[in-house]
Amino acid sequence: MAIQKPRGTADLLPNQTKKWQYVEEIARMTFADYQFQEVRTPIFESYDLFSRSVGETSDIVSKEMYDFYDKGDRHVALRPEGTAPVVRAYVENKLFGPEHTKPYKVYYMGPMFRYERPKNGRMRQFHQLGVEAFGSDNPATDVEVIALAMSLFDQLGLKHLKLIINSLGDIESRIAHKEALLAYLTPHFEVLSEDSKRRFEKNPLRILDSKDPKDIEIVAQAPSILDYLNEPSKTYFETIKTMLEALEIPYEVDATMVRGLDYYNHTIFEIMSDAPAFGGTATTICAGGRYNGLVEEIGGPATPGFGFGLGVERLLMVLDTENVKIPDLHEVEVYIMGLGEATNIESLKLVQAARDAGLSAERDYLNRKMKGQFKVVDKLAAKTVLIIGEDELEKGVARFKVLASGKEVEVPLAEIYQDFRKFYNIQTTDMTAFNEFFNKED
RNA sequence: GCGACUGUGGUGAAGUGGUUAACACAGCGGAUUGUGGUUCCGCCACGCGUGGGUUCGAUUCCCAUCAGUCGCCCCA
Repeated sequence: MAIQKPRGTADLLPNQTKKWQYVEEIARMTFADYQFQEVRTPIFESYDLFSRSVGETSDIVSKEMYDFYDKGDRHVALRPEGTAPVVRAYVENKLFGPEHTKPYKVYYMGPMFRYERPKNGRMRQFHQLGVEAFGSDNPATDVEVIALAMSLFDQLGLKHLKLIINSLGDIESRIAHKEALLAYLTPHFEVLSEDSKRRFEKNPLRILDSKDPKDIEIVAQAPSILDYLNEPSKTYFETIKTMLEALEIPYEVDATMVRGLDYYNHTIFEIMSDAPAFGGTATTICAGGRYNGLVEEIGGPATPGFGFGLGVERLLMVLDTENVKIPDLHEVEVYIMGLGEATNIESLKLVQAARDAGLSAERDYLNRKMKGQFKVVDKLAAKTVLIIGEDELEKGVARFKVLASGKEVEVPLAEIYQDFRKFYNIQTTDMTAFNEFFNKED
């Protein structure tokens, strides 16, 4: 049996990479508009980086880490998410230093890994685009980053997206809420799902996020985090909402939304799509939030942070179902059709001349007959064909055909070589309007 | 990690415990000796995910394994 790709990975072939490049290009442009710069961190990191930041009890760390021991017996993990590595890089490279303007704003794009059963829209190796902003606890930073995500989707032509926000408050608020939550849940403990019984000990907040019907019933009456926000936290969240309204970005508040990572506090958000590709259920394609305290946790100075991660595979699925047109920037402008062995060298020269002139050009290499070559021309959707057979070769000419109009002219090779670009432009310019204006026939 | 289903040529997809594994599309060659996308003809799986087992004989039955899909869990 031939070797096959590891489970949960994908080969992205040209008809896919075309779309990826388009998305990445638009993302880079948008990030640049918002003054974010790119960072590239290692694909694997120390296991401890994630257990400490994402959280020992989180699902990501407790069951989804793609980790192993290397030959030096180091416990490493393929990164399951992008924020922790960026924070690590921020601390390790002392990007909090005075020479760097604050907020320090970066973006990343690249593969992430989670050891899970592969499914539609869930791979072991998947890809995220993300941004992080360090050093600002102005709510405007939260809102701008959310706006950045929304703007990115907008430029890609996506509709039907839902922005969900919530606040987890600061440490004090969280502790107060946790106490109230435990007090509320204790009498119901026996009825809780097995999963939630475990969460009760380790991370009761996650019970709010349970999908178990019994849990949902119980949780419906549970104390809401929003009722336990202290004054500063409440003010912060109110300001977020006011600012979103100022930008006319529609949102919903979902007090039961908690994110699967431990490092969040204050504002958290998700952007969901209910595109048909996900079988009717809304799926999160972008999620993020504020993580004041994380930089400190990783060993840096107390520094507020805000960021998000966006799943590229899922984004592309939405793009597909919403029929977003991806521009094809790879079209063949000139196809050199050499007929007969004798034209091999001239074809070589012509195709290179076209390329040197900045034209996208292709030719035949298999000595195919005219019919076969025209089939290729169709498949490539080439715009023009330059035909040179043995007769033309002897006369020092070629026949240039514009496929759209079917018009064909005979031209001396010398003219083509002199300025391929100019020749091409003249021959392909649409003169219809011009001719109509002067009431002329072709 | 648990449960269910699936796995035949480049693609889609029939099929049977036993001679040459349908058909369609794509591809290649030709009919039409220099102008395409039409039509016609021909060619194209010593092989039925992989490894074992049952059997006189397995692509077809059984087991394992790998991979895919779906549900649970969780998430991007």
